[in-house]
Amino acid sequence: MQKTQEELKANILSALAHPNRVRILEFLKNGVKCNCEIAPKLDLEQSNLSRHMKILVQQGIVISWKDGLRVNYKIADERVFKILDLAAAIAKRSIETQAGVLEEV
Amino acid sequence: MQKTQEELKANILSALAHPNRVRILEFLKNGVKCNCEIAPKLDLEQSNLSRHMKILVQQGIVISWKDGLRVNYKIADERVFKILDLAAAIAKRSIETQAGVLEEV
DNA sequence: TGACTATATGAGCAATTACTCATATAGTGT
DNA sequence: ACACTATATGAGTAATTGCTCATATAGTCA
Repeated sequence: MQKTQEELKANILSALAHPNRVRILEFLKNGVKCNCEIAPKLDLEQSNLSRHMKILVQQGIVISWKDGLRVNYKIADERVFKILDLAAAIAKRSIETQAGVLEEV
Repeated sequence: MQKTQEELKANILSALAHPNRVRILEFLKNGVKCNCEIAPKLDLEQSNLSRHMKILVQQGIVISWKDGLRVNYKIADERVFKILDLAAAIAKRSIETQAGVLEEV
């Protein structure tokens, strides 16, 4: 079934919209990594990490390939970092203008 | 409690990561709108739309103010459109390189 | 072959999300 | 006051998400 443009965008954004996946992507800024390096570094359960990586690969944000026992990952599209930077900027402004904070209590 | 940078980014992205909220934002590109204009245009239930708008306002993506009975909305931070464009570009590439499609069946 | 390492995945669970219906709240205009 | 309009929210529900534990799969090396 055909997906709408809005669904396609929402799917990419959903894949990015988790703190651990944000951390994973930022860690992959350092270059190619395998699960066995990411998991201890970010303190994530092996099976949990495996599922996060699957989401990132399925959305074409990350590329993976086998290297012996390991599966290596690298960023497929550097534009994700622009998205993360913009999200940070929006969050920053939102906090500064108190817009998002009033609900907090 | 203090939120991490990763949580802040993920929260902004979560607010954007829904097809209907993407549609709402794109509709708000046309200028200031109230619920009563958005709901029929996008064919959304009144209560459902109200909750989507709350999410966008809470994250500081949209600003709202009362005008008599109505509540008006406008984009608070135009950078959301950059995010949406980047997400579309990533989705496009992902589809073209078949990276994301192989799982589909 | 067997022991070991790295990753994937089934099952179960708690929490969250998106939605709808019904109702409450708030402002308008008679 | 009353009827009316616009929005918000409580309650209930189905689907999804993120997590963990246990197990399966796949590759390495003695």
